[in-house]
Amino acid sequence: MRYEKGHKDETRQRIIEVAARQFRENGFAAAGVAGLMAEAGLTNGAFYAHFDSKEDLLRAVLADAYGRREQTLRNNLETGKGLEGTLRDYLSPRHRDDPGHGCPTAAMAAEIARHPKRTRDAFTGKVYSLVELMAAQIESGTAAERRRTAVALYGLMIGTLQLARAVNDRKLSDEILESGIDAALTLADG
Amino acid sequence: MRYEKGHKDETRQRIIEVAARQFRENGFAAAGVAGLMAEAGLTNGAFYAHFDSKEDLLRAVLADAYGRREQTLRNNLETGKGLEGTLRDYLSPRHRDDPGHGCPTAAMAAEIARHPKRTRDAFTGKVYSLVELMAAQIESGTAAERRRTAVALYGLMIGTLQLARAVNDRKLSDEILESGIDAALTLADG
DNA sequence: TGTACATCAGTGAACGCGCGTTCACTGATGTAC
DNA sequence: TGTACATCAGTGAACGCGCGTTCACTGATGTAC
Repeated sequence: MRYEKGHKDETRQRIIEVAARQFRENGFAAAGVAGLMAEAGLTNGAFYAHFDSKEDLLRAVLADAYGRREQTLRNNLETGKGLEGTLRDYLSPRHRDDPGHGCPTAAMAAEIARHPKRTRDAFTGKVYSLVELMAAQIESGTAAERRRTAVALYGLMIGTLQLARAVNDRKLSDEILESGIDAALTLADG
Repeated sequence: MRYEKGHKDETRQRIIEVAARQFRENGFAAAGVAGLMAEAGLTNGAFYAHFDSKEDLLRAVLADAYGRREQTLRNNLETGKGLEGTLRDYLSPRHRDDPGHGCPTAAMAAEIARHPKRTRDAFTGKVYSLVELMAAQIESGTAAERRRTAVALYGLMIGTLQLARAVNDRKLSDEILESGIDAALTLADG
């Protein structure tokens, strides 16, 4: 073989990582296949040796990104880092200012709602998992109450982060993040 | 004149309304100028007699849509309809299922964050107004507390609506809306 | 009153451009005999 | 051991297409003289 074993898998993973960043930073529609491949050090034609279509790549990106996110949440559960730490990380200026490495839901939720069934199915499954993992980190209330709170927290987190990013005023943006953390802690403790 | 007085203003307004619906339904990037003009009953060339650019149209759409939203909130204040009614309308299946006539922030926040300064400036001003109007509808707490709650409610509302729209499972989607209302009422009453 | 010209909302073809996708080809390596 | 062929990740030009924007033109009306 011209290429060592595992080479193709590495290339595929590199394309996924480049795409994950560009999709979150500029949106799915604005990221072109040729641009992704160039950043991955390849030419556009090679793309279709790895993915059936750009939509197929999106599903791979979502699976990869949410898989990582689930792993982080699981680690937080085991190490007892706690929900408050997760919330503060999520609604931090650092996360706001680096969408390329941040939450895919905050970056792409409105866009995903307009995508084909198959992509939305995959997304829906990930929401189920994340809600369960967040519910498991909530300390008070029945299982049903914890689940409801987790769902609301998810909505609060992504909406607040988007608002903080869309607004063009540093002071207002910081205020949005802080108000979000306050509200999230109120919900989580109640 | 070939056209009666006010004709051009009416045409402009018609383009804005068509665009408002298409932008919210399909996103700004996916709505093409030719398609907008066709739906408004005109050909593409006429567009530039009304707007400098597609970006200019977006600003007009945002100004128009948020102006209406502010008016609705002002009416709710005067008639004493109350915050709970506003929240329940916002997080209703009807609003979820009709993005074309719904909240522009939920439909476009992530996209707006990537737009030029001038557009984001206009958006930021509208967020200021809406937060003040919502804060005025909250009954308990100091002015500062009411403002913080209003900001968090805004984030909760748009994030929850987006999640409910992106998810491809009716039962989960309904649960998301209901959890959002519960959480919003908890925050508003606290 | 009649004629020449100005106004202006809208038409529709054309501009250059970048998109997602296809495909004939390259060239280094592995395998068969 | 040497030669012919198979494999396959990647190349890069080309496909048709729709985009935002420009522009010469149309034609109905208003105005000047």
